[in-house]
Amino acid sequence: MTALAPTPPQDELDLLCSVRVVHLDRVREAKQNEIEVRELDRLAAVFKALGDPSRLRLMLALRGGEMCVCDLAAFLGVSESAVSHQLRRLRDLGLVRNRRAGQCLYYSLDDHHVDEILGLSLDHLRE
Amino acid sequence: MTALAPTPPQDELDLLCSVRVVHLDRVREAKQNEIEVRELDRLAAVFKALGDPSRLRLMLALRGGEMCVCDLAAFLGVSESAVSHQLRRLRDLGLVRNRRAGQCLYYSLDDHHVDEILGLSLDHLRE
DNA sequence: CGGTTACCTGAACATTTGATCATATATTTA
DNA sequence: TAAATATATGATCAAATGTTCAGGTAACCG
Repeated sequence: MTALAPTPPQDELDLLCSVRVVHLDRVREAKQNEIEVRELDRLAAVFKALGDPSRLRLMLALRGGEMCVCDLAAFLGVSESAVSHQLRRLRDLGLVRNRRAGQCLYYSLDDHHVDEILGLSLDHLRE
Repeated sequence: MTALAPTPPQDELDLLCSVRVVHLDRVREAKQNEIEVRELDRLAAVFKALGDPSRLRLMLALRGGEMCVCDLAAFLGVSESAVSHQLRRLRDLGLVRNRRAGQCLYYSLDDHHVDEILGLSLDHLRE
């Protein structure tokens, strides 16, 4: 990303080539205020994970405290394998963690940000 | 769904048949605290909509004020048709609304709940 | 009115996703 | 150590998703 002097920044070129723009200033402003791609992707991935009713139910249930896999399977009414796959996805995103106690794995929330977002969402639903 | 007298509620049957349960009390508690299916589906649909990087960028950009379709297309760097499809989805969910001014349609956020959720999310990213 | 601009919509297609099944791993119990 | 329990994982496949393309509609201008 070394900016060679007189050539306009790539962003400007992107805007002007092949795409019509009515309010260039507004578009430029929006671009400048954008968050980094990494952050965006992370945020989108979290929302996407919460965007499945089953996973959302899992997350909401875990707000009430840790639960083991077979409890979660019973709660959702699906197979333990299915829950395990969902939990893995949530775990890969750092949204839940697990704790082993004997044969059982107890899952709990591992991201207080998401916990707060869920709380805010529920508040809004009940407003 | 007419409940014939002495049979236990369907929920209990669901739990006990074919699904192993370790902590019945915990599962029952989680079920009792659940939100209604409609609310859950709505919430999941909103999160899912935000779970796509392009749509998330649209929503975040619109937090800075209304923009017309071709501006949004330029902002994302995709075709106007593609943006239009995305906007329709957001509109169907009540997340954005549009205002016509001549040939242009200006889109803006139409759900202050989601606006707040986005704000909270951004705050957390920057914490 | 006809042409142009700005946007929408439906269909088609490639990709991604989530459920299922079979198998594998880790822990306890006998 | 063998068997049983609790969970994880890999492969497979149908369903859902996002983009593109090829028309459409609404508003402005001559």
